[in-house]
Amino acid sequence: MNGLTRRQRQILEFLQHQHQESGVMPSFQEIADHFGFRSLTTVADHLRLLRRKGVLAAEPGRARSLRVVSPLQTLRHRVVDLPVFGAIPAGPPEGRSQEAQGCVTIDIQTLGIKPSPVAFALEVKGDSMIGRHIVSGDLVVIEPRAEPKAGDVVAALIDGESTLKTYLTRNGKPFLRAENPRYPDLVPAQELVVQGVMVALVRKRQ
Amino acid sequence: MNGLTRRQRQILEFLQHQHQESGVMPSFQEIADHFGFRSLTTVADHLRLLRRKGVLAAEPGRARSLRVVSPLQTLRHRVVDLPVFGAIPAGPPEGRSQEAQGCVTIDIQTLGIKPSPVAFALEVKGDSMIGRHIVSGDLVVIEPRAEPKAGDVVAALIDGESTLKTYLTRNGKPFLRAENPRYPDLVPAQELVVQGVMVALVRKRQ
DNA sequence: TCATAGACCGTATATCCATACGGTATGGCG
DNA sequence: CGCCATACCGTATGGATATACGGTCTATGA
Repeated sequence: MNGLTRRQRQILEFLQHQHQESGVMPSFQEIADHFGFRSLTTVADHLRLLRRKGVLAAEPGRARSLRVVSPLQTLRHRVVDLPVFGAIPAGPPEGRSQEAQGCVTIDIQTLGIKPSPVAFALEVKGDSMIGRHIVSGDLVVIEPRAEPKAGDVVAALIDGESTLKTYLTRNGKPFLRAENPRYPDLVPAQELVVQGVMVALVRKRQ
Repeated sequence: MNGLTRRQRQILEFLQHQHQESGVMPSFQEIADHFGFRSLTTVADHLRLLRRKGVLAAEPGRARSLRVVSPLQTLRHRVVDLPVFGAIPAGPPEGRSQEAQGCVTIDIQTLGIKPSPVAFALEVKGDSMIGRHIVSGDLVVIEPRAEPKAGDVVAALIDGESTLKTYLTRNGKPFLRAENPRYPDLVPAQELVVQGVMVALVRKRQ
């Protein structure tokens, strides 16, 4: 298979699982406890073989410094956690994390933004932005800091609910447009609060 | 602000940054080295305050067991790394990780799939699937294991290149359709290799 | 002015932790 | 059969690590 024995694969999976769960790599002792080994040398043996086979790395003498080496790892980027909201109350949301309905974790490269701690995600309802190929159920990532440019898709606050619109200007005056001929909404962008610009979109199979 | 002093925020950021970079939380000594502290007690003091304020957790006596507590953390899920391909050669790709052009890291909940180690991502070129609101530049996540059902969007191998099509059946016979009237492709699905079913989509601002 | 809290220093010390040394048993392979 | 790799056991040992105790200095607010 991978050049790994059954035991070695078990240990590798345990390491990955533990790291995902607790954020910390297990110590030799904890590995031994999990597998019922009564000797730490057994653990050290397995880890040494895994290291020799190139699937594991560790800094000598450093506690819990194991790292699973994957070919994809060289391509990995930082990930960010984005809170998912249904509707967003007015103003810059303060205690945002409290009311989050969900959490999207995604790497910043795919997202295409710098790690901005104020970004968030919004679930799209309705087909008012169908002309920009944004459908109901899509998750859009909103970057509040960004200044909207003409043609940007923005999240705007209308009647206490966040809605997605295209931001446009005519004669220097901004206005919003729904990208659906059946919703010929053309809202003067005066009493409106633009909450941010859409920077990415995630769609999962319904 | 957050109830945290400047120093405390600095330390918290350092912890998060180090954990992202190396996968391991720094030890007291390493924190002291980074900030120029000559006493480990200084570190312990700060960490104790951060713990009392509820933004940090640690298991006593456990090396490098610090964890940054975030309200979003309770909503987090496992993340997976998906290799990104431009075009995929025939057959079930074996040494897939070698030829990956990029890496998408995303949590499995958002993706809507179980952690399948054989899933991968594909960059869409062209507008042949515009009818399903998939545009050029989109990243589609493909799950090879899944059996295609009628109406699924599948990645199929045509002329050595992966293309996206809708999988349909007529009279029990499967065929593929491009969702664009300008591409009235109707390919008999006999010599074709269906590589997998689209389970998710990621779009970033161009 | 006293009290309090934050931000540091110096010195232990018990335990955690990786690692070295020397073993046994088993199974595949030439 | 001998050889080798895997998979385990038992016992150190020294450095890594968290943490306790007892301080100093400086703001800031009562």
